[in-house]
Amino acid sequence: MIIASWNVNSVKSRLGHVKDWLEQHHPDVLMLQELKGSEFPVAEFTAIGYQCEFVAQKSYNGVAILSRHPIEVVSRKLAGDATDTQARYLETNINDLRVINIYLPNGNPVGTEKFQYKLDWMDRFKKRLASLKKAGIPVIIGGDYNVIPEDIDCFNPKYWKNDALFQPEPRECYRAYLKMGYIDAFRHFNPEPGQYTFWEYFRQMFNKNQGIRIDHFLVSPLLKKRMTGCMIDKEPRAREKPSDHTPIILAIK
DNA sequence: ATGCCCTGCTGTGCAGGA
Repeated sequence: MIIASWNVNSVKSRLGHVKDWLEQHHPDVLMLQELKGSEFPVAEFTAIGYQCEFVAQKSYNGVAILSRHPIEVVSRKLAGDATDTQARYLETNINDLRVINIYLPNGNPVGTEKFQYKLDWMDRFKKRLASLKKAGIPVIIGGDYNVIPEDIDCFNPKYWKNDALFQPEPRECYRAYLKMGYIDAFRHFNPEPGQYTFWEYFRQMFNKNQGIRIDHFLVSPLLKKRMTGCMIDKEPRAREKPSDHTPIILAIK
């Protein structure tokens, strides 16, 4: 089973890219983040064999799961704050797996209520992970985590030192997820530095491979032996009018 | 030290992204 995740930076602007990629790779599941708008082009995807579930809002955020297998929605929001209306979470069952798509808050600038929202969101998510672990549910969480886990996950730590993605608190919280037993699938298979999922649009960052690794798959320890690979596909980032992120792909047997 | 570039919105410059 092939499961992919891609922050598309507007599904409307990237519709052609996404359809091309689906027809090229035929993944079983594709998680999308940053839909950026209330509308979602369901018919465009059902026409090429993908069922859709999505959570959207005006202008910002938004997550969707496309699947060749039936999708059963478990939750459209992250528990723990009834006042949180941002479209960042979609939890589903697909085949025998709990499949969760997250768009974790960016948190910039540091020291504002946005940064606090990120920390609160990460804490709420930690509680969800603990609950799933306790229930013995095999789970795959893909998405844009907006966290640079280690120094080797960016081209230059000094460049990122004041950014919310690189602060000690979110990084520590991400490591707490790992300490609970969840596996960073990409790092599990690929120990080398210099492998990224995001490059800023400006200053020729992609051409110089000056990026960061912030799109991740966390996988239940229950599924460790079923993982057969995890890779980043840089090809879509090299195209005309790309998203600033590129897909990450997980294989599970 | 800052902006670079890109997107949505009913905008005509913002806010937000990372």
